[in-house]
Order: sequence, then structure tokens, then C-alpha cells
Amino acid sequence: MAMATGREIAELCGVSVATVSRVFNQPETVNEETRERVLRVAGELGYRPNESARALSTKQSTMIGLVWDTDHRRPGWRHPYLQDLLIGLKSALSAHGYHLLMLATSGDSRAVGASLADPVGYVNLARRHHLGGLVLIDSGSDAEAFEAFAQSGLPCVAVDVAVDGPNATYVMSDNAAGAGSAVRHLAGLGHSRIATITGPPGNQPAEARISGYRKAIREAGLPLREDYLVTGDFYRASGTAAMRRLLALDEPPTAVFAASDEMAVGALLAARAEGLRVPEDLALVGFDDIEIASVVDPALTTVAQDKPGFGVAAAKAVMAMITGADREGPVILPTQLVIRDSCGSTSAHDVR
Amino acid sequence: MAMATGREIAELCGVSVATVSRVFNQPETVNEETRERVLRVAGELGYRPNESARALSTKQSTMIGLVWDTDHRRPGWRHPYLQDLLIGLKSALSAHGYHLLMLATSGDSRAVGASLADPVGYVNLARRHHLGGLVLIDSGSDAEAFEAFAQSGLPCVAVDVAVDGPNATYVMSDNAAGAGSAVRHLAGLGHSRIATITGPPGNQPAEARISGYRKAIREAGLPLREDYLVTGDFYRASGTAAMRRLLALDEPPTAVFAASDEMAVGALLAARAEGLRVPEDLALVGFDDIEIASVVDPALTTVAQDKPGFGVAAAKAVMAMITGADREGPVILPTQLVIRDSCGSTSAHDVR
DNA sequence: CTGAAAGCGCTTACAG
DNA sequence: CTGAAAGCGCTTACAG
Repeated sequence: MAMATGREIAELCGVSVATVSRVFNQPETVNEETRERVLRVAGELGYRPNESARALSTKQSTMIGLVWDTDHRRPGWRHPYLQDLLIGLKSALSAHGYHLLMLATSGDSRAVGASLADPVGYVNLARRHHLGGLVLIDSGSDAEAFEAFAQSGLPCVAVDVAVDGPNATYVMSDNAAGAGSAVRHLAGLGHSRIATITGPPGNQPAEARISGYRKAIREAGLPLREDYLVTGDFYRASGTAAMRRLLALDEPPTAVFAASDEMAVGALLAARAEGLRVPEDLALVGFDDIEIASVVDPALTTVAQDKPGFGVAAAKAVMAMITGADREGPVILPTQLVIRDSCGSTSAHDVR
Repeated sequence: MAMATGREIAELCGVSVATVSRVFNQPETVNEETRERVLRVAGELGYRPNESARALSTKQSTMIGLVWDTDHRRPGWRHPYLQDLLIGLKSALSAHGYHLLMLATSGDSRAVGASLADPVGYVNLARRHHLGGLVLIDSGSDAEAFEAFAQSGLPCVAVDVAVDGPNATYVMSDNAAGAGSAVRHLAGLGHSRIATITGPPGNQPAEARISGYRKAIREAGLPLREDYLVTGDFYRASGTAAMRRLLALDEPPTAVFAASDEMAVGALLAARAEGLRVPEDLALVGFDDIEIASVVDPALTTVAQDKPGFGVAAAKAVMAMITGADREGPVILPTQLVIRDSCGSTSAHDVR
């Protein structure tokens, strides 16, 4: 059973195809009686305007492109909360009747795919498909490539990368505030030797978390020790390495804020290997609140990001650009400190 | 800068649009010199045929639809390995120049979205977009709805659900064999009281894992005790509840095979709460090998599924249907037992 | 090997 | 309120 076409509906209803089209696009301009007849017949035959034809004619499809580079140089790389992001994105987009097109990525630039090495390939794809806009998901080091998208004029919203352009915006957690809340929690527990394991240099959320850390340390009246600032890369192994370095210090920290849960877990492993007990000998706070945070032992206190919120906000932002709503600034999502067992309780620490 | 059209290229090259089109679709039919001229000009202007127009004309887009129900009745539901599946799917599809369209889902059936309650909505969408086929991802209880897709005639490949239809197939782990390997490992370690925590009744992988368990128990010469078969639902909490029930038995098991890592973690928690040590007092094997498996303490021995492999196989299967290759049967993926610390070592158990 | 023409299924000024 | 017509950008028999 092939799809019914507008022409068939028109004939069955004794109207022109133009009228059928109007029923679906500007229903208020067509006589109520005709409209209902068309709607009824269309309903019976399961008719809906063909999307390819519609996109060709209007130069606007009901699809938003997703740029997510899976052929990433870093092999085992995984996005910390892709599924939640997609859930939020998809459901918010669905509410507007939009689908999400995961654009093919191809190493070479021939064929259909594009690659981040060549952003115009993606922009081209977007135009050829009449996409309404693009959602850009950072896989760690795409900031530069994203800048090119933002300049293209196409509605773009980046997640976790601050881009700027005629039709571009981004959504990001309030990373500085989140880091601050972690440090304050630690300081409030009586710690004065609080170190941090950072994300990779150049990464915006990573940098913001560092400033948040610095600011909170200062505000707590604690000394800012550069040897308490160890560079990681968000991955677990780097957390382990960083923790070892911290533990080797003459005056090792009693508390550590890791800029990702993965690194926090790595740090936990390192601490355990050194015979330290968490939280008794070492307090630990992570960032993200991914699933493993609640499953490690002790369960990790962490700065939770609003994962589906990224998707919802991104969807809202593209839709706003498409419908030409007033342009709003970047979306900054609040974080929330989730207190579990990796820092002990206040009372426990009073004893210290 | 709007996209260049075929007409512009044609004019610049002094040929007809038909020729330009041929250069991209049947290059061998056009004179080499002309072809190269067109290709060069097209390259300079970044021209590529518009996808909407092409799809309208050929009735075939370069998109595969993804049916993934996020508005699932089970609120906190997450697919255990969606990201890996998508990575495999996307990269294999990309190799064929296909994109992945995540179809909008809408609770109500109006608007653009469809819902699993109404599979024809999706099939309709597929036709309106001229999708090459559909990949169906089970969110726990979609088997029935998927049957409807399979009957539609549209190329469909389901993940983790055995569907059948004129143009449908599926990819699934060898769940029975996987469960068997878990039980054999436990039996090999000297356990004779091996219980299992199952997935939800009716779920095909869950059922297959149960048969695998039964078969292996039998083959190990152990008695099949119905009280050692406790029903779970793949979620963590059900693992905890099931474990409590097992521990309350007059003759509690010394080893448990949980049909998912989540349930294994739940079981681990319950065992710990009862003061049991894992693996000393209780050996535990999970299924899936998701990230938490390696992060819990003790690290979980588990039956690993080839997660990206699902995506790759699904992509291959749809592409084969689209290109009309000989129809192959369902793809059964091998599993692999990953031995970590939750079962102890053979020697440790010899002492027992 | 190449062009003119029809057609894919819709939308939207333009008349009436 | 409605229809005839043009156009969106491509592909593919059909002639030549």
C-alpha cells in the first residue's frame, strides 16, 4: 500500500490539491465544511503531506541535525551523559514536530558524510537536507570546529562549548558555581587542604571549574596552592595518576575535588591502593553524577549536571531561532551538589 | 551563500542539468572530459545534489529511521548500552552514506510524531520521508509493536527482539550460550548451589538466558531447583529484592547468575547488607558488561555483549535489504565471559 | 554521449 | 473561500 497523495485526497473530496494543502498549512483560510471533509478523508486514508516534497517546496524540513563525532581520535571515548541528553533533546524536539537527524561522519570527505576536520561538509549536508538547525555535541576538543558552524549562519546550538555567531548559542552548566559548591562543602566539613584534579586545558567547562575552585578556596580563606591543582583529562586513568601525584606531596591534601566522576573514581582507586580510606582519610567530590557515582563504594558525593536539561534547552534554543523568536543569550544550567558517602558527615569530621 | 543548484553548474559548464545529474548518478555514462569539467566546477562551488529533491524524485532518501521510545512508561528507564549501539550503527551506516533519523515520538498521535502504541504512525513517517528502512530498539516491552513494523513490508531490523516479516530481521546476542558460560564458570569453581535472577517474563533475551541457565545446570549434573530461579526485571532494585529472597532460603545459594549487571549490583548490595562477603561467601556473575561492572567492588565478572556489534550488524542488515542483497537470517552475536573479581579464583574455592 | 521533457508531491502567490 | 499555475531541484526514460 503506497502512500496516498494530496491529489488523491483532492479528487475524493472534489477540491483542488491547493485546498488540501491549505487544510494542513493554513486551516483557518479554508471553509469549515470543506476542511472537515478533507480532514476526514485524509484521516481514513492515513494521508499526510510527503516530507520530501514539502521540504523541497518550503526549503524547510522538520529535522534538526545532530553533529556528534563518533570517529573520534580518542578511541574509547564516550560521552558521559549522551543518552540523557538525547532523551531530553528528542522529547523537546518531538513536541515541536521535529525529528533529529544524526549526520553521517566519514573519514574521507567524499560520499555523503562530513567530518569535523571539514565543518563545511556538515553545513553543506544541513543545507541539502533543509535542516532547521544543528545541535553540536562536544566530544572533548571540537571547540574550534564548532566555531566554523556558528559562523555559517545556520541556527546552531552547541552543548558544552561557548560558541558565538549570527545564529548560534550554547548551553552549558554553571561550572564555576558547581565547582564552588563542591569546595564549599569540603571546607564546611573542616578541610583546609583541598586539592583539585582538573579537566584538560583548553576545555571550557574544565577551565570554568578551575576558576570556581580558585574562587571558593579564596573565599574560604584558604591558601591557593598551585601544587594542589593537578591536570587531568576527564578520564579515569588521569584521575588515578593525578591522585598519586597528590599523595606524593609533602603535605598531601585531605580532600579532593575531581572535575569529573570518572576521574574521581580513578582517584578513589589510587587512594585505596595507597591504603587510604575514603572518606576517613580522604574526602572526595566528583562532577557529573553519572551512574557509576552512586555505585562505587563509598558512593560518590558529586556535582550533578542536569543531563536531560541540556537536551531540552538545546531544543528550545534551536526552535526559538527557527521560529524567529527574540534571541536569548546562552543557557546556563544550574548544578546540584549531591551528597553521598565519599566525604563523610560533618559530625564525623568535627572529631578529626 | 545559498547552495548552488544543478542548473547553475550546468550553465557554467555549458551542459544540461541532465548531464550534471548523470555525473553524480551514472558517471560511467558521461564523456570523461565533460564529467571532469562538471566535477571540477561542482567541487569549486561545493555543489551536491539537494537531498529533498533527490528523495522526491527517486523515492529513496539516504536516511534510516531509528525507533527508540523515550517516552517510555517506565520513567527512569535507560538502555544499557545505547551509546555503543549508536556508535556502531552510525559508523556502519556512514560507510554507506546513510544518516540516522531519530523519529519524533509524541504521546498523542497528532502532529508529526508517532508512538509505539500506534506503529502505523511510524511506518507512515518512514514513507513520508522515503526512509530506506527502520532500526528498532527495544525498550523492554516493545515486542508486540515491533511485530507490526515487521509486517509493514518496510525493511526493518530489530535489536533484541526476534521479529519476522517480509523484510524484517533482527540481531540478538546468543543469550542462552552466554548464560551457559556464566553457569559453567560458577560450576567449574566448585559451586553446586547456583541460583539465577532472571529478566522480566516475556522478554526474549531474558527467556533465553533462563534456558541457558537450565541447560548448563543440567549438564553440570546439578539439580534444577525452582526456588533458585527468582524473577527480576533487569533493574537494580529487583536484583536486591531477589537476592534477599534467595538469602532467606533454607539452603541459600553460594553463587548467583544475574541476567543483567544492574541486577547483579543490586544483588551485591543486598548481600553486603546481610554481611556476606563477595566473592568469599557468595559468587556473582552479571550480564551485559556495562561500565559499572568494572567499577563496583569487587569488580563484577560478567557476560559481555558486543555492544557496538549490535549497531554494526543492524546497519549491515538494513543495507542488505535496501540493496536487495540475498536475504540472510537473523544475526546472533557471540558473548564473552569477562572474569573479574566477583567469583574469586578457582584456587580460592578449592579451599572452601 | 547528450538534451528536452515529464514527473516526483507539495506550497504559495495570484486571480477570481 | 478556492482553483490554476508556477516553481522547488532533481532524475530518468525517450529521442537523437
